Amino acid sequence: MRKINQKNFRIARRGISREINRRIALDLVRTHQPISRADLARMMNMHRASITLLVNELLAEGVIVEGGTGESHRGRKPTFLYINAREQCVVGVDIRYTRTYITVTDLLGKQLMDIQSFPTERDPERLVAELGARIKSILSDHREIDSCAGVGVVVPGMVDRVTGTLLNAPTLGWRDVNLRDPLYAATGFLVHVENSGRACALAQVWAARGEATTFGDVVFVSVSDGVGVGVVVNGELLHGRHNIAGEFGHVPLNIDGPRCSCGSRGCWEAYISNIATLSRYYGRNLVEAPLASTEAATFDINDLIARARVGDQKALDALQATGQYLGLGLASIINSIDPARVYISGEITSAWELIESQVREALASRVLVAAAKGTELQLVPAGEYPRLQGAVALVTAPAFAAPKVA
Amino acid sequence: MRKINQKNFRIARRGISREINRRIALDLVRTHQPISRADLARMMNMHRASITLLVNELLAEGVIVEGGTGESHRGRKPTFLYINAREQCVVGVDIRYTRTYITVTDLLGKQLMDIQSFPTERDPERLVAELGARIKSILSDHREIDSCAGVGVVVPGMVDRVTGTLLNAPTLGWRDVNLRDPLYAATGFLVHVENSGRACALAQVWAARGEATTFGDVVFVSVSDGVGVGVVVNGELLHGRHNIAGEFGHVPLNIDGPRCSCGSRGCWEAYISNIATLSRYYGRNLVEAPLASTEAATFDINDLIARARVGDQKALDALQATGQYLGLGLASIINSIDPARVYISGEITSAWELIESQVREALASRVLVAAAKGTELQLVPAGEYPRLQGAVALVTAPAFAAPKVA
DNA sequence: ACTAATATGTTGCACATCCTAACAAATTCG
DNA sequence: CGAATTTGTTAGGATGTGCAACATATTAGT
Repeated sequence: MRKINQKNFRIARRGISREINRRIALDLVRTHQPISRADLARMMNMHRASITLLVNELLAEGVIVEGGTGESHRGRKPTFLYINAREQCVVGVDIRYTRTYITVTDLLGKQLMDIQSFPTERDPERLVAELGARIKSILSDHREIDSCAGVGVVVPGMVDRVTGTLLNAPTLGWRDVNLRDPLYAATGFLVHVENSGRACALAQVWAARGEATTFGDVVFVSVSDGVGVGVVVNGELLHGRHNIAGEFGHVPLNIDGPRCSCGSRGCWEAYISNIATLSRYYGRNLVEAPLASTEAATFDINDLIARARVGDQKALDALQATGQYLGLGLASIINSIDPARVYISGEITSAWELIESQVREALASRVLVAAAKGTELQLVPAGEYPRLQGAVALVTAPAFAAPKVA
Repeated sequence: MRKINQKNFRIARRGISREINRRIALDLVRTHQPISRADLARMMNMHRASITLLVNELLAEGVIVEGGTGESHRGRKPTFLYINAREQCVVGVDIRYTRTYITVTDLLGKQLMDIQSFPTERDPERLVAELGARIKSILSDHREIDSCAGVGVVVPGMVDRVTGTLLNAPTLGWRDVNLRDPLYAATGFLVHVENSGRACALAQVWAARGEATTFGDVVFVSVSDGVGVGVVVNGELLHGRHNIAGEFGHVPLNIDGPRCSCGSRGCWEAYISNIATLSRYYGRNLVEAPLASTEAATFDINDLIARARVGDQKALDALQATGQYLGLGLASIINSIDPARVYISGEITSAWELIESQVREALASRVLVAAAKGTELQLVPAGEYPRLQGAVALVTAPAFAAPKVA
C-alpha cells in the first residue's frame, strides 16, 4: 500500500497501459531471452494477439530483435526474441583512491573489452580531463562500436545524483566536484554519477542471472578502506533527504569506541574496515596514527590474510575479531532494514572461511527473531568487479525499470 | 527507478488508467475537500471533460458526494465535492500492556464518539472475546451508524499482517496469537492487525492535515516502556523479510552496554525507554532487578518528569541523559534511513523543553553531514492518540493508496 | 501422402479510456 | 442587458486492451 505523492504524481494518460506493458515485456525478454511471443504471453497472462502488437512495435523501434526458431514437440516452432544489445555500448567508470577503472559493455552489461585502469589523479579537474580523453580514445579505437548509451561513474563518497556532483569523498579529499558536466562536455554522452555502495546494490538487483527473479529488499555491504552500503527497498535505491541513506558504516557499535575517520567514535567502520583490522594487528589505531607510507605500501590487508593463513595467530585474531564485529553490524542492518539478502564484498571476503563462524555467531546473538538469523549472506568476489557492474547498471537499468505512475 | 518484481507484477489491463486516475482524484479530494471538478482538473492537469466523467462515476458509486457551491469572482460558481465519509464507520483498537483503547471514527478518521478503554486482560483469548463484545455493543448503541468498514488493531509486538497474527509481544507475554480470525468471527468486520510503531508512521503519512502534501521518507519513534519504530519509504511501510524492519530500538549504542529486555546488551531501548530513564534515577538496572509492583505503581516516568520540573537535579540528570541517548540513536536513524522528518511520541516528549538541547547536540555530533543535523523532529503529543490514529489508518488508507502497477 | 492435432503468430472488431473541441449553464461586470 | 468568464457536459477521434476467428507451421498417426 503506497501513498500517492501529491507533489509529484503522474496521471494515467492514453499511452500509459502500453508503457507499463512494454516495460514488463522488455524486462522479461532481458532476463529470459531467448523467449518467444507465446511464452511472453503466458508469462504476462495476456493474449498472444496483444503481445504480437506490442512486440512488433518494439521490433520496429529496434529495441529488440528476432533470432532463430526454438524447438517444440508439436506445432509451429516459436521465433525467438532478444534484446538488441549490440548496437550501443555503455561505459562504466570506477574512481577509487589509488586507481580508476574503465570498462565498456553492451546494453546487457556484457563486457566488450578488457578493463583499463590508471592511477587516480589527485586533482579532480585533471582526473576528469584524463577520463574524458581515455573514453574518447577507447571508443575511437573500436570502430565496430556505433554509439554509446551513456557513461556511469561510481565514486566512494556522497553524491547528488540530480546534478551529478560528488558532494564529499573523504578518502579522495574531494568536495563539491561536478563530474557530470565536464564529462558530458568532453565525451558528448549522458553521464550518471552514483555512490559506489549504492551502485553495487543496484547492480545486484538488476543482474540478469538465473536468480534474477529473486526479489525483495537487499543490502550491499562493501568493506575496504571504508565501509560502503547500498540499500534497495521495493526494488528502488534508498537515497534519503540528504543523500546519506544507507550509511550504516557510521552507525555505532559503541559510542565510546575507537576513533573513526568520520571524526566520530565507535562507528561500525572503525571496527571492520581494512584499516581497523590492520590497527588491531598493530595494536594501535591507524586512523589516529597512520603508518609511514613506506610501511603501508608493503603490508596491507591481503598480506595480513596471507599471514593468518600460514599460522600467524595475531593476524588470525585480528581477522576473526573483524568477523565478529562484521556480524554485529549486520545484525543492526537486519534489525532495521530486514532485507532478504545481504551482499558482502571486499578483501576480507577472500578469508571468509576463517571468519564465517564468527560473523554468523555474532549476527545471531543480536538479531531479534530466530528466523532472521538465517538471513542470506552472499559474497561478491572482487573478480566480478561489482563497482564497475554498478556503474554500468546506472546506464542500462532505466530502460527496463517500472514506469512511474500515480 | 524501480525494478519490476518479476514474481509479482501486474499487467496494465484496459481499466488501469481509470483506476490510477480514480485513486489520484480520490486522494486529492480527501486532502483538499471541499474541491470543485474544475480545481481537480487543474491539479491533475487533465481536461474538465475527463474529470466530469470520472467524478460522475465516483458519485454514482457513492464514494464521494456533492455539497454546496463555492464562491468565485467571475463566472459560474463551482459545486463542491466531498468524500462520502459518513455512511461507514471505522473501529480502531490499541492494545497496550495496562489498558486497551477503542475508538470509532468516520472514513476520514474523524472521531465519532469518546474513546473507550478497559484493563487489558492477560489471557489473549479472553481479551479478544471482550474486545469483540465491546465493539458489537458500541455499534449497537449507536444506531445512527449504518455499517463498519473494518477494524484496525495495533499491538506492541511483531505482527504477520498477512494472517493477522501477533507473532511475539514481549511486554504482553503473548506469542503466535491470531487476532484477525476470532475478531472477524465475533464482529463480522474486516480486521487489520499491525505493529503499533508502524501504524503510527502510517497514520502520520496519511494524515489529512494541511501539510499532508509534505512527502518523503519518514520515521516514527515511540518511546515508552519499549521503543517502537515505524519506517515509511517511498510512501510505503517497511516490513522486511521477517517482519522486524524498523527495530531501531534494538540497534546498539554500545554492544557492551546495559542489559536490554530483548536479552541483548546496550540496545537504544536500554538507554532511552522509560524504564531506562527510571533505572538511571534509581541507580540500578530495573530490567534486571525490577521494582516491587507497589513501588512501580506509585512512581513512573511522569512523576520523574514532575520532580525534574520542581528542581530535583537527579531526576533532571536522568532525563537529560535520556535526551542525549535519544539524539545519538536518532543520528543512527538519520545516517541509515535519512528521512525528511522524524516523529517522536511518548511520555518524555512532554518534557521536551528540558531535553531538547541534549537531543539536538547529541544528534549533531554523530550525523554525517551538516545539512542532516537539521532533520525535522516533530513531537506527537499523547493527546492525539497516535496509535489509535494508526489503527484507523489501517482501514481507511487502502482506498486512497496508489494502485499496484507493473 | 494425407489428415488430425497442436502450437505459434495475425487480423479484425468490440470495448474502455483519454483527448480535444465545441457547447450549454451560471455568474459577474460594465 | 450583453460581453466576459468560469464551470460543467456532450460528442467524436485516438489509442489502447479483450476476444474470437483465422492463417501458419510443425508433428504424429494412419
